[in-house]
Amino acid sequence: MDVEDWWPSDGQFEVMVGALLTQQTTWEKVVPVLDALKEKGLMTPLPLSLYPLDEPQAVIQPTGFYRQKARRLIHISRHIMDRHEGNPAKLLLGNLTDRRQELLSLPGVGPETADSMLLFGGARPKFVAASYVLRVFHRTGVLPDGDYRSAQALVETRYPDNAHCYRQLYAMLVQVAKRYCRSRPRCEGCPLGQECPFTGL
DNA sequence: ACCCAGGTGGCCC
DNA sequence: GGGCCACATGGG
Repeated sequence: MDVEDWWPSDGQFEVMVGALLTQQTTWEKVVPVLDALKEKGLMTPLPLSLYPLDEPQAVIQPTGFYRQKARRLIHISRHIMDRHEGNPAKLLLGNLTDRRQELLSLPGVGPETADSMLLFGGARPKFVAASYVLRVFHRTGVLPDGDYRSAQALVETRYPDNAHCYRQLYAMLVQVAKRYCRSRPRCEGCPLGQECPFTGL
């Protein structure tokens, strides 16, 4: 996987949808769902905004948590229709801090999802300090007891305002984590060489 | 049969 | 502010 295009998509709205759907599941399970949504003409805010909030979408099901995810998808679609003239790009444009707060106010959009949308959807300079990132920072001693905020602050302070850097660093860290910092069995032979707070090895 | 996956929100103290 | 727990499905 080339770090340059870690998050492939046909547009900003697709990145937002992908960011929501990939929560607590694998990207491999999200891709077919994104394709199905496109096939049904649902990869755009307008039609999604018209669905009733309580109607779970069958297409979402393979990604898990499908009831909440469907509701959250409709919420963000309505928000874009009501507040951004139906243009997803506008939700990622302008003052970075304000846009991030706006994203965080949406149901189901936490720090990682908001920052993924900003960084990979809008190329905004916000580092995504996902759990994989924290694992590597723990294990390597870069930040032995860091949380999301401190890990993000560390990177953004060291490499200010550099979206390209954040994308590459994120992609690399996730690949390292997937290879070496998963469950106990996979940690055998880890070259990082320190006691792992997650596995105890 | 278990553990895990590119989190978030609600509750409790 | 930190520590649980539900949320749901499919793959290893």
